[in-house]
Amino acid sequence: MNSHKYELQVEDFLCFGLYSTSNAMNKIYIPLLKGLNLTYAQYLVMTVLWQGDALLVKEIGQRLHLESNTLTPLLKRLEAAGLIERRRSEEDERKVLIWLTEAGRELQEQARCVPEEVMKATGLEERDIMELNSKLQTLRQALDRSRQEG
Amino acid sequence: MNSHKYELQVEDFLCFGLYSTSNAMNKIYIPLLKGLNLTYAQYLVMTVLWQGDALLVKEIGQRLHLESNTLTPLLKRLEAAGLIERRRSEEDERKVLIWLTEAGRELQEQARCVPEEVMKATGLEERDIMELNSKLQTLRQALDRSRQEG
DNA sequence: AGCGATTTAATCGTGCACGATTTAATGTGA
DNA sequence: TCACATTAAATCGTGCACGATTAAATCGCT
Repeated sequence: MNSHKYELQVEDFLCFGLYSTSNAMNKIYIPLLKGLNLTYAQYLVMTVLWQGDALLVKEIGQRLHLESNTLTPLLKRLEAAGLIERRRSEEDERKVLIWLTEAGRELQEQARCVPEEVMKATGLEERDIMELNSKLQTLRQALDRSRQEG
Repeated sequence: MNSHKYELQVEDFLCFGLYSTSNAMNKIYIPLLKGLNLTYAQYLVMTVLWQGDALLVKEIGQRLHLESNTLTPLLKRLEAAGLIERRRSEEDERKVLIWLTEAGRELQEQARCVPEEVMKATGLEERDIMELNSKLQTLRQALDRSRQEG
């Protein structure tokens, strides 16, 4: 056993607040998305595509801050589920375009109630959510910048 | 392509702010912990143990909001690395007590500079970090409560 | 034209997180 | 006492995230 003195407690780490709250949020989504047969990451990808499809893997990655090592297998699962199509660009064979299928488009209706359920679970009002989200985005940008420099 | 109208953008989701910022934070830790041969989750477990060891798997889980399905394999890796010992309690054979080894204790010194490096990367001052962390803890509690009820 | 640099996606291996289940030890009530 | 519930940890299968690397197409420059 240590004498605690001035040791930092894990609960005081901002990283831990982020980590544990992000995990908790994920757990909120799991039952909400179960009926749609989507994981949380898949739901984020679908949300991006519902805003506008015919996107490159790289473009989805830029929106979600993910790369092909994460996205390629995830997109293959969405394709296997019949929600998207992956098609090589004909002008540039390096590029893979992601299109929604009709089923993928229809899923948007079923998913419409999800954000409200999540908002209820947070116990926060919209303006508090926006404020917190804004702080998180700023923090993420700082972390990305620091990583780019260092 | 959709006409966007009033569609929610993924960037407006609080869950996405949490998710992407938590991922970004993890990426800050990876190079900092590389020299210690620790992953981020392992570092959290070690931090808990540095505050006081001889903990049950369940007790570590309560601190980190994780369960044995995540912790057991992680603890086995820490044991294989020589940083901890796992010992069955003699009074109650269901329980497994986690002890730091001498190497595990010594690692704390090498890890001492990590929090400051992370703080620099956030670009935030201590009081802003504490304020944000406090909001996140409150949110996590709300999410946990909602999950317990629902 | 041709060759090295760049870009895009895919692949590989590791280690979480999670829900669900199992195993084994202990507790509890008729 | 002895069945049944509860508890603690482990196990199992799935799907991310990540760094690192590879493969193939295209670009750019001479």
